[in-house]
Amino acid sequence: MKVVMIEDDLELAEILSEYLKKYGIEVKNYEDPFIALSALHIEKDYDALILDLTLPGMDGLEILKKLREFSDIPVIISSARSDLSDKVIGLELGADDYLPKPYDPKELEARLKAITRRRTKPPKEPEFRIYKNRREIVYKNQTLPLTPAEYEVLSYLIEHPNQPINREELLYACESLSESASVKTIDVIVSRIRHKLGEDPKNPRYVVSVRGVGYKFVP
Amino acid sequence: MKVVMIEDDLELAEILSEYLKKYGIEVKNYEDPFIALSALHIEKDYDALILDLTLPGMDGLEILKKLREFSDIPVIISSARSDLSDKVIGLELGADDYLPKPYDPKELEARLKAITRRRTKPPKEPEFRIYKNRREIVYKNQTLPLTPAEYEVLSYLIEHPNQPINREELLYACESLSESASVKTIDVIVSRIRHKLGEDPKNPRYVVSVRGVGYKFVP
DNA sequence: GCGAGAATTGAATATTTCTTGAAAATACAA
DNA sequence: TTGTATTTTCAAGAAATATTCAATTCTCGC
Repeated sequence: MKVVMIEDDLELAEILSEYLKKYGIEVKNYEDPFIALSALHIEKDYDALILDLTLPGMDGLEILKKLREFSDIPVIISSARSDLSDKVIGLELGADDYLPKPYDPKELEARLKAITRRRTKPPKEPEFRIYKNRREIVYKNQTLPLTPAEYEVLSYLIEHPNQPINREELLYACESLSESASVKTIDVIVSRIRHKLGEDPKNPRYVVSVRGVGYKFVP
Repeated sequence: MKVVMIEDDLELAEILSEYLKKYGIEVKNYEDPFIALSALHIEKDYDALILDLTLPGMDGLEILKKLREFSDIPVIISSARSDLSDKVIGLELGADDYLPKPYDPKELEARLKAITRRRTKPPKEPEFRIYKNRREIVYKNQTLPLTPAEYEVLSYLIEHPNQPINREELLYACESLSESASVKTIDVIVSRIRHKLGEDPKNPRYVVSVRGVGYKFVP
């Protein structure tokens, strides 16, 4: 993790940097907030900003306002001023957290992790989601435009992950398919599902064929 | 904005609820954390959880751990315990913020907004509005000239958004339709509703047919 | 009972989806 | 490699479903 700090107390900056470094957090401190802003303009891969409000001769809240014009980076305000109004204004201007000085580096570390957690690791969502009541399957946050038979075949496969299902079983399981239909119907339907998933037919990722048996879904 | 609170001090809960209500934040408090958890299981549209750590006879951190097994909802811990270790553990378990008691409701409000800002999208007001007492549906600020059956069918669909409703269910749900009528009646009524909505029948925007099932309303 | 508006039905049309056979591509074993 | 079995894809016909029209029946207030 890489974070920017704007802190004019160089001694404090040093202490914090040292501490955070131990936990794998790399800190780049800027004494001058405007240099920091221009750095943030260029380097976009910082994970958070730690902003001191009590900067000499200028207001940290102004910095925050300017920053928010171009960046959405998470901000933790760190300040010796603990007026309620500062807190409120800071959070309203788009800060994500407020840490009154003095504080234990341990707490800063915990808050940094809490704040960046949401962005670094998108909530563990399965790639496929079946909404039975809607009769929809969502893949990569997009509803797939499936016909009834396609929906039923894919649902059945997803609900039996990693298990090769033979064509007869699929035929039997799907209402939209007449049991008297030939098993080749399944092949065609699977082909169309793959097409809609954007799969590479030579090397499908999700709906793979098991030679001599049928098809299986690999999550 | 809707938030859940787990707080056993009912007096405090009341004060906070009253305050937040003034700013358009609706609070549902649960004294019992396990009831709260099961409520969160079912209702997914809460925007945040305010969690008291000092619950009688149980540890708030345990609750948080359980919650995180199934939900990604933003959590603000509110606690009279201000040990650093509690803070750190709380944030590590997946809380988004930590607010030591006592605090000003104003600060809670600000933090709530800061936390939910990233996730909430600008709420767009619904295009359709049902006035049950007048038996009217307003669409784009215009009252639709609907017959009783049309009104009932469209209402039913709107009240079950995104869910395909089959024709029998619609027939059964609508008073103005005799249950013994043929399901084709529904098709005709839907056709007329679409016409009155100015829909393109080949590609309807709101009342779409789900082949093999029935019709659904997409907001 | 009359009449206007509304629901119902059947039929014609349009559309989508399933099914199938055949051809092309691929995998596998000898 | 060659030959065979299996899978994939294509294209076209068949079947199912949806839409609309027009005609008929029903309902309710007058």
